[in-house]
Amino acid sequence: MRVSKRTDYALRALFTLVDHYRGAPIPIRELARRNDVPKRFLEQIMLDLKAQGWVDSVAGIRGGYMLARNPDKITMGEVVRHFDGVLAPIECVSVTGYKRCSQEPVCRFRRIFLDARNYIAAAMDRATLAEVARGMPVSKQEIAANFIGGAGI
Amino acid sequence: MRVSKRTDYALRALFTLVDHYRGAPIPIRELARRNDVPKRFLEQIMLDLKAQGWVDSVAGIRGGYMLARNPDKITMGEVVRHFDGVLAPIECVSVTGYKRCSQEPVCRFRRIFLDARNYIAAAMDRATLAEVARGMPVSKQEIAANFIGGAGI
DNA sequence: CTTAAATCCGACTGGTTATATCGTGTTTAG
DNA sequence: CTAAACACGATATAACCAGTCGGATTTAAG
Repeated sequence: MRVSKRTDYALRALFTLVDHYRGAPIPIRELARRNDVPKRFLEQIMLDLKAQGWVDSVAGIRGGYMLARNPDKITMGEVVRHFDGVLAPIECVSVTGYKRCSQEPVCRFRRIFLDARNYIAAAMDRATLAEVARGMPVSKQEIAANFIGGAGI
Repeated sequence: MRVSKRTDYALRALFTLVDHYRGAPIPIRELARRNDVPKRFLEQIMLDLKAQGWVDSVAGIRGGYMLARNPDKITMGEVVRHFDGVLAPIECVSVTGYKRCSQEPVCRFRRIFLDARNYIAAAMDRATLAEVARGMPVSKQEIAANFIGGAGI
């Protein structure tokens, strides 16, 4: 799975809206400023989020966007899938975007990608906006630990 | 991470070569036929694999390609990274392709992607060609289990 | 020494996707 | 009435993907 800017920006905006759940609507100008996103681009994205029923809008001056559902009823998996299509790294292990591959009966590396897909899907689908919003940002120490011990990426 | 056709085809060819490690060279025509890959496209890919030192070639009639290294000295992680760049789903959690993001001090969903990256990187870097080649293809029963129990993807 | 079958190399193409920007219309609070 | 929002469609453009093509070079075998 590769996460596009669209998805990234959508998530940024959504988490801002989570923080103001049930508060006054927040205008795009403000969402764009706070999350460092191009305003005109974010317009497009918010319309899309609205069409999906994740946010509602109020037109006119003093208008803006607000979360349309309880934040524990929206998962990152839904959002990422909507904007970027499948989560699977390759089509032959995708459920929503499966395409048959002639090599399936003999392919051995497919298992590795299937395993990756299963992990990613589980992680994304259990990540509700509410739950994730309660967490802390990743600290520099945590990142450093990956560099030292880790396999690299 | 999204796996491109290039990477897919490269892996198909590599596993065929693993099966014939230390045997006679295998021509592209044969690699293409056995793995259902366009021959002219595979030409490009094999040249690239050679430049990386993963395969060797013999020119002329009766020529072809063979694995250049012991298959337990090549990992899927290396191959995927070479063709598709970073394994990370988003740049802010990538080691090899890291780009700073202005939202890092406040971003909460970054943790989810970092977790995914760590899992993927570990899986790919421990997957040597030798080890994976010893495994079995994924059966239909295993796939069905994902559909039923699974979150979908 | 010719020929057939390979590898080798660089250029090119045609379609899709990503990341926006722009112009204009509509709504609404004050 | 007007300023500040949202709404909608069009355009731009740069990169990337998945090949294809033409032709040069190498080599085993007859």
